[in-house]
Amino acid sequence: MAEADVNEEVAALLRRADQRYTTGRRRVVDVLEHSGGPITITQILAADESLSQSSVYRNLTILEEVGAVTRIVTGDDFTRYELAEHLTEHHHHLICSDCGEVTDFSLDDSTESMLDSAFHQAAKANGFTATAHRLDLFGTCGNCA
Amino acid sequence: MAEADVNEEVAALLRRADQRYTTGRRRVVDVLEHSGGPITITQILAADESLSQSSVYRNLTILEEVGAVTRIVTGDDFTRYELAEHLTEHHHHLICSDCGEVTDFSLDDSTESMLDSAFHQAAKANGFTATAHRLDLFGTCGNCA
DNA sequence: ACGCGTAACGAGAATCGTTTTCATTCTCGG
DNA sequence: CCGAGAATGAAAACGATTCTCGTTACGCGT
Repeated sequence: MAEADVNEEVAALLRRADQRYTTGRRRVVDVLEHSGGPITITQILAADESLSQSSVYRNLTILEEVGAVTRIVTGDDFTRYELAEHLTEHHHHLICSDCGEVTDFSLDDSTESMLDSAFHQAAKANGFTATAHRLDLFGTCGNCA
Repeated sequence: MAEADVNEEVAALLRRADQRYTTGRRRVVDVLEHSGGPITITQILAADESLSQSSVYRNLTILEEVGAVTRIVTGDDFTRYELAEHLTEHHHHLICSDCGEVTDFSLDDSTESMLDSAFHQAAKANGFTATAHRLDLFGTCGNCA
């Protein structure tokens, strides 16, 4: 999705929730858009020095509530954030157990659709209403190998 | 796996790492074995009042290091633990976004093997060595619906 | 059996990522 | 242009987890 479209879409999501698309929020979205994968608060603050920690935390929470951003928990001590999937592409994560770095990857369409139906069936069998799934690979990245 | 076998296997894992299978550790394993899914430290402490918080944290860390226990991060504020897969069965998780409860589910073998090969391929394409994967469904459980 | 050295324990203190507070600064409708 | 409600930022509070340290229990050699 083009940058302008992302901004427009995020603005719409915020407006729908009676929230403003302030400068700080736009800056956070910009940082997320230009980093090729989920990043930590620390990385966001480093990428744009004009941001203050508490506002970034608060705004990420709001952006997540309106569906513009997704929170990623990897197992190391830092929560990571990325733009929501409908603003990017459907993808999954390769998580380096060594350095904690997270990078995106995709599966081909046939695998994905097969997964979807398997999930749907499994959820149904457990009286569960599934709204999302998480699919991550753990291992060692090229750098750490 | 039968309870006696689990204890034996855990004992072996600990011995291999020059660790002792103490009463406290066995009690933690027992609690994990009798709860049908990943549980929090709080739940473990509630399930066996003889356990002390600091020791449970420490022992879970050790049990994870020797490969007897797996740490599960769901997104709420609590880390959960379960017995490692080779002590149970290969399975995935249904995570209730509402109450945080986690329950196990399985996919059929053909789906699993297809997933495995897709993962292998995706990891390879990214210069990544995959050692494990995580596959969770988020949604609403029967109780919360 | 008896000690000894070391591992494990338990209660509380410390840590640190995250959340909250609160006074100040923006922003938008009227 | 004003005023009310949002959003901000710095600093304090919070809380799950980890660490500290004195005590207890285990395994092993004698």
